[in-house]
This record gives sequence, structure tokens and C-alpha cells, in this order.
Amino acid sequence: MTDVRVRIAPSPSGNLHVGTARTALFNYLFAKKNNGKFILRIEDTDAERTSQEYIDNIFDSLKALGLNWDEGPDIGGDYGPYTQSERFDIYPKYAQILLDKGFAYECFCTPEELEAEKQEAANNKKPYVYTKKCLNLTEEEKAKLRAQGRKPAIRFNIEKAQKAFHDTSMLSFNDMVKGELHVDTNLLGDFVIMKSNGSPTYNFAVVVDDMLMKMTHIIRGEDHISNTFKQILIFEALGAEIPQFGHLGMILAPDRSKLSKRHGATAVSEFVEHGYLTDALVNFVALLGWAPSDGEEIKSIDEIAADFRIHEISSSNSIFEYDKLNWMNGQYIKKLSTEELKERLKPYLTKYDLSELTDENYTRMIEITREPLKLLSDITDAVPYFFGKGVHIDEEAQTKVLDTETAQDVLKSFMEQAPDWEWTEENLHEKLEKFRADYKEKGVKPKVTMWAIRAAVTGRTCGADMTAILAILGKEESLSRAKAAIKATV
RNA sequence: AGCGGUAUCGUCUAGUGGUCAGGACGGGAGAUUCUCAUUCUCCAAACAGGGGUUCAAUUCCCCUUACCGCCGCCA
Repeated sequence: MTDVRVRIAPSPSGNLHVGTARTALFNYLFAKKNNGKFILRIEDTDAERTSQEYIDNIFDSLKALGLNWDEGPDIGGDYGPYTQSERFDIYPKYAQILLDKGFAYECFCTPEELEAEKQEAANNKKPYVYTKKCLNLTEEEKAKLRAQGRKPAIRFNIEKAQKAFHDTSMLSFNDMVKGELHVDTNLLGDFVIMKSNGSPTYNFAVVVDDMLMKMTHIIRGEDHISNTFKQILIFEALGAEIPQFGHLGMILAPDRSKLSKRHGATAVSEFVEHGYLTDALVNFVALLGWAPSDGEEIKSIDEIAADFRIHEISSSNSIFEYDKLNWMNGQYIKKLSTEELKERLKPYLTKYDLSELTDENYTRMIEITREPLKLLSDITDAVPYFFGKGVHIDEEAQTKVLDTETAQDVLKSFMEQAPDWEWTEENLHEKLEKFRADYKEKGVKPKVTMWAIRAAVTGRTCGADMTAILAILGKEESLSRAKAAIKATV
């Protein structure tokens, strides 16, 4: 049995998309499960849309997700180079083989001529297939066209290939996730394999590379199903072994359209910037189309790999639901140690002067504010009141709490008692408990009592543990804020 | 238009020719707590429609519908 070799072949015309990341993940999982190799190949045949920035982004994102490749542009391997633009001398050779065998032919049609054909087909409401106008050009005719300065593209001769390897025009293959798939090759149309500018088209480059790189299984999005038939024919024409295919359903946005910017983040790097943990992202995306056998959803990539069965992947599309991702991200944040969280949160705290806090207090601040975090970035709006002198009181805290008589009364007695308190968290806890109890006897609910202090000190009606907040802020700042919230009486 | 694919709670899914159709997110209710949150408990929520096959269909087959994809000298 040959070793399993799978690949992810992104095109660097944008940052690594979360859909591509899922395809990469499934390939990676399949490789891990079968002790195979996971290969990265960069498909940059379209120089116009390629940029180094995107290539770097793809590398970084894949690494951040933990999808480490065994062979690739940066680390090499036995079947390199792994960047298509560095393989441009390879493709014409194989195109020539196809030409020699009659599986391909030169096409001198101009874009304008092709456009006219398409228009005509559209007018007649007929599906467009290339007319094969150039299939039987004589050498003289070709020479003449060349003399006019026309450069030919090379087209694949579908009928010839189909007849050479199959009895009928029906072509089928057994997809690992979708099962038996067929098509009538008469409907396919001779497609271009080499552009007139000498570069290979996607369908051709993919096959040549997959063949040369000895890929055994090709797992990709279902938008490639119709390409698969063309590719199988090329594999056959080239005399290569045909790999196994597996086509995954697509990921859709909540409104069932393609996942795009207006739905939120789409690139892995954007998710990371927004405060998502890559472990959570991997876990979430694995659950789109695949379910763990024990029903336990929070799982590491290694656990998922051990449990992964490609034939059990759902073949339907799935919707990318941010709610569940957020919940899952929160679960992963909970699992982080406070020490680690302290570091990972720093990028989201740059608007504050952390030097105002001792390390001990910074730690404590994180401990008491980490609970509700769904995204790392949530910390930004959770902690403003720990910094600076004084505090901004939001409207709700002012009108619903501080403007009440009860709150004013609470704050006045707080100011009478608190200056005598020893300002440690432990002691404050005790004192405040007593403080609440006293007010409770007067008919004021504990939470109302605390609301007054919270509103005065944090400017908000809700938030982290009040005792700890006071301890972190220190006696002077706490009391000064409490005092500031008391209205001057005439 | 043509071709291909898909169809279980709102969403991700489990599942079987006979099940109270299970779980998770989200939603609702309650408990805990100084608030929010967390955590825990409970509740509502689905087999797209129509034909078959069968003693029995959510499950197998066909049709319809809906949705997705593909029809480039893009990848």
C-alpha cells in the first residue's frame, strides 16, 4: 500500500480564508489519521493576483492553526519546487506530450471570437461549449495564423481522451464523501490547458503537479466537482494513476450567501486579530460537517485526528454560525492559565497604561475579569475603570443608581466608615459583608447597596468582583471616586 | 436554461426499516451570586412536500420544491 499523500493548494490572491483553512484541516486530519504526508503547494499561476504578502499570510495562518506541512515551498521535499510559478518549465513538456498523442490541439481563437460564440449560445439559450473550430486546422492554416502574429492556446481534446479510455461518453468516479458521481463528457467542452501567454491553466497545472507530487487523495471543496471530471481525463491522457477524490460541502454565511467581509471576519488572521484562539477556530471548523464519535465537542486537533473518518463527513453545505464559535472560544479562554492569559490579553490593553498596576494587581484584575470573555478583545471594554484618576460614569449608572436617595445614603455612610478600614481584599470582604447586612436590616437589598458603590467606583452597573476592584484601585482612589459621586446638598 | 449536488430543531449535527428522534450553540424559565457573567437544573424547538416499496418508513426508490455549486486563456 502506497503512503497517503494529501495537499492543500491555496492560491495567494488573498489572506488565508477560513474555508480554505477547513479544507486544509480535513486534509491534515486525513494525513494524520493515516500516517500520511500533508503537503503545501502554492498555486500562483496568475501572477496578476499574487502577492508575497498573501503568501506570508498563508504560511503564518496555517502554522498558527497547527497545520504543519511535511513538504512545502519553505521546507522543500522530494517533489519540489512547491510553488507553481517556479515550475513553469515543467508544464509545456506535458502539454507537448498531450499534443503529440493527439489529446490536445492548438487553438488560435481570439477572445473576441470566443466571446461572440458565448453570446450566440446565450441568445439561443443553449449551454456554451467550445465549437472545436480549431480542432482540425491544417499546418498551412496554422502557419498563416502564426504569421498574423497570433499565439495559440492549447486545448484538451475531451472526446479523444474519453474514447481512448471509456466505452461511452459517461465518466464517473467514486467520491470519498459524496459517493458515485457522473457526468456526460459531451457536455464538457474542450478546455484550455495552456494559455496563449505560455502559462498553464489551473486544471492542467493541478494535474501535472498532483501527478508529479504523487498525491494519493485529493480533498477539496465541492466547487471543484466539475473540474474533477476534466482532471481525471488529463490524468488518464498522461498515463498517470488517478488519485481518490473527496469533495467537501461549502461553508456559507448565516444568510446562506458566500462568507464575506460583511458577515465579519473571513481570513484566519482576521479572526486572530479579533481575539479568537486558533485552537477554538480549528475545533469549531472541524465540527462543520464532522461529528466526534463520543459526542464530546471540545476536542484538540490530535484527538480529532485520532477519531477522524473521512467517509463520515457530511456532504451538505454548512452555515458558519458565529454564536457557536464565540461560545467555543470562551470555553478555550477558560482553559488558559491566568499567566498565559495575561500575556495574550496584552495586545488588547494597549490603550491603558499597565504600569499603573503592580504585577500582582494586574494578575488579580485578569482573574476577576476573565470570566465573561468570549473573545480576547472583550477585555478592552471590561477594564477601563481600573485605570486613571476618577472614572467616567455611564448614563445608566447615573440615572438608575447614583441619582437615587438610597444610593446617596449608602455612599455617605460608606464614606463615614471606609476611611477607617484596613484596605486589603480580605478585610474589605468582611467589612462590606457587614455593611450590606446593616443595610439589609434597614430594608435595602444587598445588591442595591453594592450597586451604589459599584456605580460610584466603576461608573457601571455591572462588572467584576467589587471587593477585588476596591483592593486593586487602592484606598485613596476608591474613596475619592466614592466621594465624587456624592451630590452636594444645600 | 443545462449539468451536478444537498435536504433531521433557528444553526452545527447524532441516529435507526419498529426510538419518548439524542447532543451542542442560540432562545425561554429557575437556582446560586453584591451586579453582569459563570456554573447547575428544567422547558420549547426538527425528520421539506407528494407518491411508491414494505406488516411497518425520518431511514430504501421516484417525482416536486428549495437551496448550493459548475458552465473563464480565474484559481
